[in-house]
Amino acid sequence: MKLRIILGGTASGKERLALECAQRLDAEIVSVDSMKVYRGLDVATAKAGPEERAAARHHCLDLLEPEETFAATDFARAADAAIADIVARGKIPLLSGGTAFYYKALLEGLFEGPGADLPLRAELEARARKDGPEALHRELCAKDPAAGAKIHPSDLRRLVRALEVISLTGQTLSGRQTQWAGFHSEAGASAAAAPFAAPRYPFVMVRLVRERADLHRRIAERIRRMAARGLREEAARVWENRATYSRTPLQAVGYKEFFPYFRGEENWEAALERLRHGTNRLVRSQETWFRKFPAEEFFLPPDAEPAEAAAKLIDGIFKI
RNA sequence: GCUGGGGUAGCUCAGCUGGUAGAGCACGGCCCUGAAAAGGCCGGUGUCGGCAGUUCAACUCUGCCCCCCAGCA
Repeated sequence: MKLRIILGGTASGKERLALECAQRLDAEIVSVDSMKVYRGLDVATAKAGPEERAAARHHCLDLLEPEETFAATDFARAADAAIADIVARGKIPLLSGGTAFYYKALLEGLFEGPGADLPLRAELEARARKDGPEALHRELCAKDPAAGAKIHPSDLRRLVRALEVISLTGQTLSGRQTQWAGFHSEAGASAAAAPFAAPRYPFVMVRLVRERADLHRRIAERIRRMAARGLREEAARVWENRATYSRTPLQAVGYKEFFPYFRGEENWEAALERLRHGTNRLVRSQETWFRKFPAEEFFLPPDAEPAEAAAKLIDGIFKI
């Protein structure tokens, strides 16, 4: 049983297309999305509602509370379970979502190693604030030259992770990573150089393509729709709970853009504008990821009909 | 109409005792191995409001004109 995968950035129309395909294939949808796993984050994430869920069964939505932390590896575990369940019932798993890193974790796997140690990270971050991220970079270069060469001196996030692995395991991050790369392809070749060379599941992948201008128009529309559906209230709830919510929801496009508004520094219109720009940027980075994925392109003109597109997809790329 | 402030990148603005310009954001490209809608790197962009004058050289000085904002009429 091959996984069907629909790749597309925010506002590309992939959810709608996935739903049409699911109905025609008697498939079930597995969401690949770092934000939709949270309960109560519905409007800003454009999460499937009751109607959509009645039309096709959805997985990997509403897995946890906004206070909880979640990582790519947790997603891979949840998706593995969902896929096994779907296949056991003789249905087709149809994956759709915009979080590239989660696809990597699910299809390629992550290296064996420790998870996040939040207090340790906080400590390292405090040091970076005091002495600058270059101090962490110097330390990394001394302890793990290969990782030091690969990670930019200002990429605090990755510096912290690399030092975290060393401190927790006594082994280098670069050593552990090549271990995995060798598992996927020939020794020495990096996993990034040959994405999905030895995937954990067989799959067929489609990448939805739209013109940028079309995408920007759809994003503006999408934001207007969200505003009409209670985006302000949802964002206000996230803002009020910022002390207890985990970091992920606080970083979501659709909430953080309103923080200046809630602080009284900006008006509503300016916040919506900020959200538009944030969404544009998100789509850009999603596309950068997806362009490297082994997917067949599927161009959607601005006036594409989801039903027709789905039929074409099923007769074409998704026909196995 | 008068007085003052201002017209420089798509936007907000900085700049120059004269040597044809920058920053943030936007926009575009890229990197990514347990917080990824995060984090990081790189990039182009301009008839410097118009016309004339001074000058080897004007975005910068001078004159006139146009436009915007505030106050006074």
